[in-house]
Amino acid sequence: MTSLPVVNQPPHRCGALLDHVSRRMRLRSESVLAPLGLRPRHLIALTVLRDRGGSSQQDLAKVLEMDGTNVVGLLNDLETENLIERRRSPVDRRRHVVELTDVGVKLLVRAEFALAAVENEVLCALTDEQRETLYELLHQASSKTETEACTEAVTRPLC
Amino acid sequence: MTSLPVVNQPPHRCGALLDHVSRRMRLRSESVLAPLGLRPRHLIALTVLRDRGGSSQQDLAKVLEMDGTNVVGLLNDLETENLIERRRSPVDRRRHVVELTDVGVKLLVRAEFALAAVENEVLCALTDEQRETLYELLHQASSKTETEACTEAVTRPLC
DNA sequence: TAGATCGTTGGTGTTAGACAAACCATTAAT
DNA sequence: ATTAATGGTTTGTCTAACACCAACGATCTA
Repeated sequence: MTSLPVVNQPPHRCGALLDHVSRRMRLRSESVLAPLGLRPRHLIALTVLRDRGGSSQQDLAKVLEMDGTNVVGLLNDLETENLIERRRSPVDRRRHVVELTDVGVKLLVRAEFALAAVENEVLCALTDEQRETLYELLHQASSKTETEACTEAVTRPLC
Repeated sequence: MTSLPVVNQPPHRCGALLDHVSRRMRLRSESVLAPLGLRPRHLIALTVLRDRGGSSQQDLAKVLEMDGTNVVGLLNDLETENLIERRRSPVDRRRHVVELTDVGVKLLVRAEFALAAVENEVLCALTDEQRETLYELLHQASSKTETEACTEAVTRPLC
């Protein structure tokens, strides 16, 4: 009983903190993103799309954990601004393959630069190195879903 | 000018990823938290309160970046469940010093244990060590606010 | 041909949260 | 002592982000 292993320590749950920091970031992001005609959730969608190339809308709904019908609306927003493109998948013409356009890529980069100040403010307690670590952890965490990892169902041929 | 510093690399903005991961976590947390009578934002408030001891409600509003009137409602929820306590500050009887009760602390711990499964699912791509790093980064980031750091205005004597 | 699937539209309902107005108790300024 | 400012509370309105349902057309599969 003298020195229990780390396992029995009070658990360090990130959930609440994640929520908290993310909320602060999102609130401030809104004003920065508005001039670009974007809202936070648009940015998430664009980021995810860049990270995982062309996806069907259904895949996208899974990754974003959003209802399919709402994904349609989100993509409509982005499409009317020419930020994304929906093409019919040649292998299954019911599906739409969603991809960033050049305009979308460029706007995403611009948005990210614009967000530098915000991030600077919200993450001011972290060093540059720590921020990079944070980025990598989040990227890694978001790139693999539980279901995806275990059922490997999402990745079907699109083209 | 040969080797430009890290600054000029394409910026790695965490914002969108933070939002994304946090959203996935929150969605799943809801069902786990519901049996305990908590909602995600309650958990944030409890966590913040534990981290920074007794705060006035105004300070809390600043930290949570929420409107004061909404903080009242949030605290009302928590108070009716005996999770927090509002005491008048002896130095300024207008203020309420908000603190976790023993019940609150215990419920928070229970909630965190209950969230282990959720975190396991959402952060399945991360090792235990990485999760701990993530926790520490988030904790550090959330513990200091820009305004707080620069104006040092928040910390006034409460008791 | 029948049934399932992908995307789309339109609609409803819920929730978080912003914001404003008015109020009381208290403190600070004159 | 009067006045003004502040912390908290209540009530109420408004918006955005969703989830969810029903129905449809196009397409694929059995």
